[in-house]
Amino acid sequence: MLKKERQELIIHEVNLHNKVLVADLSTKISVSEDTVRRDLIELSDEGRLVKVHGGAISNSFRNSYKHTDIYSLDQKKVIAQKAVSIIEDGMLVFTTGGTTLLEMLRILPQSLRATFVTVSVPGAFELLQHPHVEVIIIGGKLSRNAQIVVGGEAIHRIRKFNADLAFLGVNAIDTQRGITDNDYEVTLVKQAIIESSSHVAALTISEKLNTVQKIQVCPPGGYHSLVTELPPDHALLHPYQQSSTTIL
Amino acid sequence: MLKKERQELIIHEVNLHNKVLVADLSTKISVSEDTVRRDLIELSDEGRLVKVHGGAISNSFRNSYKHTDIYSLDQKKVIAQKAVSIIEDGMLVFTTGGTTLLEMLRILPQSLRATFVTVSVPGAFELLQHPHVEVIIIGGKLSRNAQIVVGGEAIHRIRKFNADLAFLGVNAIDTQRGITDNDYEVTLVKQAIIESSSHVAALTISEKLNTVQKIQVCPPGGYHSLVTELPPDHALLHPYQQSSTTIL
DNA sequence: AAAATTCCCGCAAAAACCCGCAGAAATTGA
DNA sequence: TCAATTTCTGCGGGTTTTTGCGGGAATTTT
Repeated sequence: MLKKERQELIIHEVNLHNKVLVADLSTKISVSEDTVRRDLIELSDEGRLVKVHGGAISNSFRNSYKHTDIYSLDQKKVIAQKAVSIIEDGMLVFTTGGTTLLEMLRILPQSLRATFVTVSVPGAFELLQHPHVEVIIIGGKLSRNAQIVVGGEAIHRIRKFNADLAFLGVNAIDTQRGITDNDYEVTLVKQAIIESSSHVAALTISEKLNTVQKIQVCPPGGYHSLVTELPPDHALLHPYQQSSTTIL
Repeated sequence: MLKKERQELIIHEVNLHNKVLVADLSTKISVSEDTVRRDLIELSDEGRLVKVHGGAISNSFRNSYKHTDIYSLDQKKVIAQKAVSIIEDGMLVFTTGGTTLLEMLRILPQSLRATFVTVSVPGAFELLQHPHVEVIIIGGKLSRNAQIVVGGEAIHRIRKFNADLAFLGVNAIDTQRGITDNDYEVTLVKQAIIESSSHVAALTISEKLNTVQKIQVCPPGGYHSLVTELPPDHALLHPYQQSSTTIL
């Protein structure tokens, strides 16, 4: 087999699988590992792939994830748009923390007149930028990780409210386990918010669909709306379709 | 699995859930915890995430706060230095809002171990950056102007505390009228804080000395320490010298 | 203060890498 | 065609990287 031919095969393989192992290529093309290694070095010098210890990865590999990172902001904006559409003037609205939630709070229309109750410090900060919303923060001990208020006192306060709507930032969601999180204190707060709200909207980017964390926040169907950046009839969302749930 | 591949997976996971645990990653990708730990260290060195005890948190989660320009920053730093010197480990400390206060909170030594109770949203945010302080925020309606919690509920909560020390951001101070402010709700909150603290330290830049606002917060001598950027024996401060007041 | 986690350091084994060499293969030029 | 020359390949052996593990230090939790 020609050297050139072999290298093209390697490129093809890399583009196909995003990564290759020296050992695999060696057996696959029946040449020594050293030869493969030398090919990878050449291809790497030509900038056609990125050599790493043990093999090589495609140029776009880092992009394949980074892609989602860059655009996750846009995704969150789409989610935020949808979420905003279900807020009505005069409502009492609960919000939790989380970057998706923050993004939503940021794009609230300036004209909106509503009362927001939040457990999130950065969330409160964001809400203060809006001239016509009244902001109430729940008091209590702050969780450094989540940057939200937690603890018995906070939960007690939350239960005093009877909100029309709750926006729940979601860490992981699954058709079997429902919404899950990895911080016990946070799950307690979210549960209290769910129980104190007439309508619960779960906000998440689609990547978190079908992922599971340690502790359950609420069972499948424990929320009334599911908001993602995908169109409501997207295949990924079909399993989440229930009579009690609206998919936005 | 390639090392690089594994690290990208970790980055992805961190960006997705804001936080990851070493143990979780270890089982998820079937490598030892040490390997995960080493990956986290490398990624942390590259600045792609922030390593913490037990796992890592995403960069964007920590950087969400932007430093805004603050008027006469240098003077406020001097004040902050002095103020910090009267805090002791284990104290329960009240703080109000105001840019001077914020500046002080920012330069608190990382090693300080104390509990802070605050009515200020940006103050809470700043305090959360300090690893060893417990942060409690008073709940209630937020004042858009002052970015602090106000109202009867908040005041009721404040009175439940018995703090060792209170840092009072000062709007105007005068030898005749004492500390004054122009927002009625805010004065009520500050009064409640004063009454709930054994020692009250008033923080102000010298420009505010000998100025008066509409509503009295407390009479001259109603505070125990006065902290400005001037040396304690400066002529401007002489009129404020009282037996009950320490000038820093 | 005690108990439990988590971290860190050094070690050793396995894997991957690199270097130089020599034979094989391809290329070149008459 | 054939020999000289260049390029390529596989291999031996030494070096580096990576990984898991033991055990003690540091940190967090109870």
